Amino acid sequence: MNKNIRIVIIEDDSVLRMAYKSLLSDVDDYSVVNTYASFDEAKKELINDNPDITLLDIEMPGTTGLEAIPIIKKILPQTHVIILTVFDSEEKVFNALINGASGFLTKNSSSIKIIESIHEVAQGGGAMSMNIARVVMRSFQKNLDSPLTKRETEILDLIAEGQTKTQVADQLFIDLETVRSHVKNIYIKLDVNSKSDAIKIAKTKKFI
Amino acid sequence: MNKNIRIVIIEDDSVLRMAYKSLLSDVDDYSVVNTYASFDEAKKELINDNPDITLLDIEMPGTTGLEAIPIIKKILPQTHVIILTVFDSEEKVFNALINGASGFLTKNSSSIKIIESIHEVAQGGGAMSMNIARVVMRSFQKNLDSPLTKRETEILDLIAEGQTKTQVADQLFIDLETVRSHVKNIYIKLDVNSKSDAIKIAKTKKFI
DNA sequence: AAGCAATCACCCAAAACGGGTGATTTTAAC
DNA sequence: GTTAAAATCACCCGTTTTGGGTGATTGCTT
Repeated sequence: MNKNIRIVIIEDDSVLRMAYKSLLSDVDDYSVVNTYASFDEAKKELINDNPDITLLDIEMPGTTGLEAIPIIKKILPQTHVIILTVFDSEEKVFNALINGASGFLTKNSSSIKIIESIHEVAQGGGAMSMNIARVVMRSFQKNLDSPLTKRETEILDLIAEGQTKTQVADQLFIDLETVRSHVKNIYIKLDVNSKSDAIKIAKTKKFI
Repeated sequence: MNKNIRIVIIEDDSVLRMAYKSLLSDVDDYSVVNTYASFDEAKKELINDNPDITLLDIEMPGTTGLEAIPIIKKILPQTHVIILTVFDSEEKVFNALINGASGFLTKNSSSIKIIESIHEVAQGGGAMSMNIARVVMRSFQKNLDSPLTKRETEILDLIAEGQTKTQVADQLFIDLETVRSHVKNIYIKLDVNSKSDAIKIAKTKKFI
């Protein structure tokens, strides 16, 4: 029985905290080195705990899980953070991912899923429950009923990357006047009259 | 034994095609209504097949899986496409997601994982193998060693969204001159002298 | 034959941009 | 409690970009 994956659990709900602990302690190569009810409590101890995996509740008193991620990654760059959450709002998911979470599980995940996910993450993989995967994938999907033509979409894409019309023209090997002409049509179709509005509308409607 | 999830398999490798077919046909509520060696072959038949799930190989002769996704979604908007692939380059993953794939499995996925994923996707979820999840998550993670300060990052973020300095100033309730000052510092730190270069560098280095 | 997409042209005034140089205040770290 | 870094604002300059109007040509698709 070799325990080589060191796990820390930070979860304010004591029932859940204990449940996770007993679940994971029973796995052969898992070792729950410590559990905490808040990040503020865990903060100073984490360096000694030196976890490979940190299970982190996103809703907590004091420092929230979201705020805690970058701090944890700062003091323990090699640890993998797995977020536990009840809800899965798009904003929270992306903030967690941006801050450096390696996994994202909703609390309705089965015991098996949790154990599996820790293995995957410890091996350098990513873990997402199906709810989260759905949110992430949806965020990528473009609207297939865009009013913009292929060329217009291409041009708006480049503009959304911060390029000027002149740069777009150079990159596409067309005249500046042509780009201007396309942009005018884009503005009419999207009913806007500026770059930023066009980008905003096109992004919210998933045209780009 | 009620077969209610209709599945179509499009995969040019006949061995794999048959393997998937027999694997999935044995599942109680799955019904493999047809299999094809290429999308061009499948194209006209898909309307009659009316699959709930389409398993699609990404590397195929003729129309590639990537090109096929939007066409499939066009003629069968309600079908869920699950991509099968050997490799998992970031570009392919994102193109598939953008085009409307609901799932993404590498071919080393276990039989159980495949069966599970189809269930999840059929229920409206998303499915990703751990390799893919890792790629997706990595793409989100920002560089924690950015030379930019919090405010500078915030401002560059807004500029990258297409806003002008004036709009940024209004939004952050600070003076235009302050924004200009920050932007100047950003340009120095990133060693650039234009919006588009700053955005480009900051994005490739994951500062924003 | 008609319509749409993509291409280029010229006019105009307003807005935004990039660079320089400098100052003050607030915040954070040692 | 000092000191450094971050955030704030100010005014100079000339150049580039932007948005709007109006119109034309070519090619593809239906």
